[in-house]
Amino acid sequence: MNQIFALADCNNFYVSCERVFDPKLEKKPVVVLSNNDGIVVARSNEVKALGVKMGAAVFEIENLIKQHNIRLLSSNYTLYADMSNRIMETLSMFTPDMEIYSIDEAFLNLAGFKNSLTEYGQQIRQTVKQWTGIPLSIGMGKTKTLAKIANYIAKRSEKAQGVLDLTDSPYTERALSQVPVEKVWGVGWRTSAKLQKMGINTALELSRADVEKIRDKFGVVFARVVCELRGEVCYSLEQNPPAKKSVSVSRMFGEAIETKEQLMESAATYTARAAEKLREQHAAAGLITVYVATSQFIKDTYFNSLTVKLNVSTNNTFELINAAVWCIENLYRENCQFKRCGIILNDLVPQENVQHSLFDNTDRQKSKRLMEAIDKINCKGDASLRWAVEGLNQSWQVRFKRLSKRYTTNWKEIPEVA
DNA sequence: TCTGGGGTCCTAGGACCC
DNA sequence: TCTGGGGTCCTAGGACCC
Repeated sequence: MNQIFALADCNNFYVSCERVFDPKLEKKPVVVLSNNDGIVVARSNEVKALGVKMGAAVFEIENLIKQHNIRLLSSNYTLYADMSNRIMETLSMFTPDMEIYSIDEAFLNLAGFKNSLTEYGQQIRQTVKQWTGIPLSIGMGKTKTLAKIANYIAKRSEKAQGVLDLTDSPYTERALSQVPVEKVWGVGWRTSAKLQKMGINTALELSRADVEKIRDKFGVVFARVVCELRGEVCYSLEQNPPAKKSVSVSRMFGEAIETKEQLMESAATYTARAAEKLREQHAAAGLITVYVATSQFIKDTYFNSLTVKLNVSTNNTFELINAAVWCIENLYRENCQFKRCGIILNDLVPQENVQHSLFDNTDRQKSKRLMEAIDKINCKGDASLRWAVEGLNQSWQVRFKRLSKRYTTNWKEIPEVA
C-alpha cells in the first residue's frame, strides 16, 4: 500500500518558543544562542534575511547585532522540550501513525486522507498554532525525502501558506528543480561540493543521476537519497523508536581550567547526568569513554580520551563516576588549558538483561533502590543531591547570560499578567 | 578575548583465526 | 620466516542529521 508522508516542521522553533512568552519579540530580529552564548543556533526570519548563518559566532556578527538591534537569547532547553511535548501531543490527534523525528519535527502517515490533503494540512497547522502558539509548515510526498522537499518549499512560498502537497507527480519535478542540491535531506557540505563539481546543482538533477555511479562514489546510504527523490520508499515510518545505542554528555567550560580537581568535578557532574539519562531509558552501559580537550583555536591543542570496560554493565552513578575519575587521573596534563570535557556511554543493554559476574559482590538491588531514591529527589527541581566529587562552586560552569524563564515547568517562573 | 551538544550509520584497516 | 585466501571482530574516523 502506498504511504503518504507528511513532515510537520516548526518554523524557527526556539525563536518561536521565546516569542510565545514574550510577544514583544514578534516581528523583531531574534537569535537563540548555544551554551556559553557562543554561536547562533536559531534565527528568526528577520535575522535570516540579514544573511546571518546558522552556527555563526556571536563575535563575528557584533556589527549586525548593533546595527539592527538583534535580540540575543541563551538557549532554554527546558522550555523548548516542554513546548515540543505539547506540539507532538497535538499532532498525534490527527493520525495514529506518527514518528517524532526531532524536537521540532514529526513525520505523519496521511494515507487515507487522500481527498483533501492540503486542507487537512491547514487544519493541523491552525490547531497547533491555536493550542501552542507555535507556527509550523507541512510538506507531503511519497517518501520522507520528498516530504522534506515539500516542506522546504512550503516554508518559503507565499502561495503555499505553509502547506504543500507534492504527492501529485507533475508538481514534483518543478519543485525539485527549485531546491538547491545542498538543501536535500542527506546532502551535507562535503557531498554537495562533490556533486556540484559533477554538474549536479539541484534536487531534480540529483534525482536523475545514475544510481550505480552514485553508490560507487558515495556509498549505499547516499544512493538511497537518490531513490527516495524518485519516489521509491527507502525509509519507512518508525513509530517505536529503537533503543538508544549511546548516551553522551559534554560541555565547553565557561573559562578554560587548569587544575585536576576542576576537571574531576566536571567529569563527575557530566557522568552523574549521563547515568540519570541511562536510568530514564532503563538501560545500563558496558563502556564508558571520557575525553578532554583544549580549545581548537589555540596553539598547543591537546585532545585525548580513555575508554573503560565495566566488569558488569551498570547505570549506577557511583560506579560510573569511579571509572570516570580513573580516566581523568590518566588524562590530566599539567599546564594545559582545558576547555571541554565529555562522557560517552556505550554498549547499552536493557537494565533487566544485565549479565552478572561471578566476582561481583555489589548488592545490586540495594544500589538500584538508592539510585531510584536519588532520582526522585532530584527530579523535583534543581539537582539537590550530588556526589562530593562534583564539587560545590563549579567555577567552570557554562555561561548563560541571557536566559529566559522556565515559563511552563517551574511555578516560580510562570508568566504574570500585569 | 569570544566558535554547541547529542545522536546515527557506514567504511577502511588492523588483529586474529583457520 | 614467508607464502595465501577467507572470515570475523573491533575501532577510528568520516559523513550526515537536528
